Amino acid sequence: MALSRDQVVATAVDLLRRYGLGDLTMRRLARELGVAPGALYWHVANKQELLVHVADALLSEIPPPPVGQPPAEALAGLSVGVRDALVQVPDAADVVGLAYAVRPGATRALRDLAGLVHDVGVPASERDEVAALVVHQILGSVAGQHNRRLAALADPDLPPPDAAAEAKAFEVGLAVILRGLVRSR
Amino acid sequence: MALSRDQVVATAVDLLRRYGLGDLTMRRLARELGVAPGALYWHVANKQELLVHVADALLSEIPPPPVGQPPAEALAGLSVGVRDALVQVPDAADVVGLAYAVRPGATRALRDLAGLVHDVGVPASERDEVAALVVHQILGSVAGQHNRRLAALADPDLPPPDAAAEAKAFEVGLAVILRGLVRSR
DNA sequence: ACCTGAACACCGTTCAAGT
DNA sequence: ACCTGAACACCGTTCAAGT
Repeated sequence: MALSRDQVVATAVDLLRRYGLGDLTMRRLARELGVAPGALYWHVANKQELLVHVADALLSEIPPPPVGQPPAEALAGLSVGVRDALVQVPDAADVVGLAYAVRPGATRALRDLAGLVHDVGVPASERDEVAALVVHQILGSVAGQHNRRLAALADPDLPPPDAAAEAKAFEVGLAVILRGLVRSR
Repeated sequence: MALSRDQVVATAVDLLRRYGLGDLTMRRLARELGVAPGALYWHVANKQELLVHVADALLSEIPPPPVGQPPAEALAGLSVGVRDALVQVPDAADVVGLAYAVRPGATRALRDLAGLVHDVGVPASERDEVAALVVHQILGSVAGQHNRRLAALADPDLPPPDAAAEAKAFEVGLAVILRGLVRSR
């Protein structure tokens, strides 16, 4: 039966997860799907658009924050959850960064995050900016860990990143942000 | 006379500044220098290494913070200065992000930043983490503005980013970080 | 409506051979 | 020491033509 766009996107996510952005090429994707490269352009305008759909797919798998939790705690928990999900996918920070810049509120996970920033007491005039700060810390941490992993592979003198230490570093930064927010209630 | 590595890097910076990472290819760079593509590999191991040198060149142009300023103020000023410098160069966030992940203290500007984080009273155990947070906010802001610019070019329905508003958003986030630091003195 | 085949204009990298 | 020429194994995208 005919190919669907969902099928194209799902296979793209799979390729990204397994081999990274360097191997997520239109030609490779077509091969994986058993079609000619040109066939993909019936389902997707171009590679950029495909990557936005891939970002949406990655973010849609993140569990929503549990209800009834204090907002600061929920914000921290969701931030860690988003980071945990993305850190497993090579180049996720690049892919999601693109999609976020264009449409910050397009996915539920990032809307939840903005909502919690509101709940924590940030005035409406600064809500988007603070949400962006949290997103930068998440994507920066993910990108940093991934870059260090690549660097260690390329140069055996460099130590590979320690996942626990990276997660800890992320939470230290997040705690600074949360302290900064409390004073603005 | 013979090509030098500095010459190769300087031309690469120029290409990045003028046309972005998409046009900073080894072949294009070789053409610009009037040599065969293979010639570049005498001066540089590969493209990755070239990009690290490019990042160093970009960061080395940033003015150091004036002495005698209160540390929190100097930290804010330097952060804004780094952002201002990078936001003018397409894809600077990607290029610098790579170099920073591998060698956070390799350039003076980023060492100054880490030093000011210390001066502001952050305990030694959290210095690197907080410096990374500030760097994430800088690079995230730069990447976000650039991604929005690209998106607006590709899709005329999207508004182009307003430079002043982007700068303001950055400073709001930075202020949150600084408030979070004050409590940890 | 959906896909193939073939082309166009590119990439990064290697390496024998030249000077 | 430094560079050329030529090759290898790729890219994203387009589009007439087929079913």
